Amino acid sequence: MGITERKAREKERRKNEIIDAAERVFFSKGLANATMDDVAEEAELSKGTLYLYFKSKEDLNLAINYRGTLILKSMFEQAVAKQETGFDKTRAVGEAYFEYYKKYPDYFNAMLYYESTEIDYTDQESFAFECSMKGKETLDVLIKAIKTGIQDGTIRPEIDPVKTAIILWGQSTGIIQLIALRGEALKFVHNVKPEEVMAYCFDLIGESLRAK
Amino acid sequence: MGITERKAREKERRKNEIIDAAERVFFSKGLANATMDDVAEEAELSKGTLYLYFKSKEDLNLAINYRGTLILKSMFEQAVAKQETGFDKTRAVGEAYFEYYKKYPDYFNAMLYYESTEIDYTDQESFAFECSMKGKETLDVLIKAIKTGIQDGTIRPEIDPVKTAIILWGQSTGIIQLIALRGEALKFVHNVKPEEVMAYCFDLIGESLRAK
DNA sequence: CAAAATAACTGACTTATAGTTATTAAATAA
DNA sequence: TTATTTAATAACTATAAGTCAGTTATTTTG
Repeated sequence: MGITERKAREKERRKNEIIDAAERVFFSKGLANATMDDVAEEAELSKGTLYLYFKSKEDLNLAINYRGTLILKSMFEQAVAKQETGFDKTRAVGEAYFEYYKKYPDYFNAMLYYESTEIDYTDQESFAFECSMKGKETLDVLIKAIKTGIQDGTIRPEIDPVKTAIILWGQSTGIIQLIALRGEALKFVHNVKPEEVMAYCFDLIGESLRAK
Repeated sequence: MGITERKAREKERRKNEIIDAAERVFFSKGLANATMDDVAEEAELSKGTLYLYFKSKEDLNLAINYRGTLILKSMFEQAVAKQETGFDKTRAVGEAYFEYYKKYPDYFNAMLYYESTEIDYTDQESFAFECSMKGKETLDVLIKAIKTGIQDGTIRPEIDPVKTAIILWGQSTGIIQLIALRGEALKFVHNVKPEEVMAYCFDLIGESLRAK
């Protein structure tokens, strides 16, 4: 049945075209200001059609977020691959996270929305579930890097890899979020540059992990 | 002119009654699901009246957030006062932040909304400005604790107090946010308890600040 | 190939809610 | 007592998410 397969492909393509259009609209106007009618016009489809492919505006935004998560995971994997020691791999993950924010601020923001909203990520029909799965895989890259560091002696042996990975994830998200939203205020009020703060942050974290 | 003063007092009281009602409504249904009609009914006023006291739903939420920020600042100050050394004061601020989240999760969430949304905090007519000022004062408590630690020799002298305070603030917000929103998932997927993760987090941060 | 069936798509409609405004009521000043 | 200012109302407008009955295009079937 070649037709069935072709139709499935076309359906997938249409879905991606809608996500493309939604990215352009959401990223340029901001999620809150963008309407589904805007997306429909950008995709050259009727609004009703959007709802054949996505449950809701939120689900569509989660589809965008999923794309971002894929990119982030691959950036983490590349960063880890480039380093020799577990310590350097771990630090490289942190730096890759900041690079990701600088290169894809819109994806980072979409992710923040997801990080700061309660979502039923157990609903396997929604993109929330896929995002949650991919997020777990991304964290696993970090856990593995820390474990490598303990094995090769570059990270303190007392470190708990899972807890530490969770903490680093939360901390890094928090600090990048602060820089993303209050970066300008930090420059003005406290006279510090975002890049400097980030580098300093990695040094501090390094200090707490490095084997003596 | 006693009447003018009494009127000003009554206006302030009415304003606070509206914030009280909004808290009950926003906290019980969630900001997104709560309507201004709900708040009006809870306050036993018409919706139009709400708009005589607050510019918008967001401004009303910022008024709630402002209350939370006042509480947080005073918890920081109390925490600092209880400790002897600068190091202990600094750690106590972090612990107070987590206590705040546990004691006032709704205020913490209101703050997160504020932390993850771009707001014109320079508009002196809006509550955003007051929140921003109070937030800066709260950060100053932390900066001062770190400076004390450097002076009394309990914190490494190379530490930059301002950058470090900014980093600790961002990191702590991030990790508490992660626990607030994904705490249940962490228990399930990675088998770790929020309290444990937080304690571990403070140990790690301590490791990077403590004088050797 | 023609008719029937299925799938993809449409856009007008419903509903919900933030914010406005013309009007009324109450309090105060003249 | 009357005029004026202030506080509050409720009906209204505007906007946008999501739905659904109907239309068009494609595929299957006899």
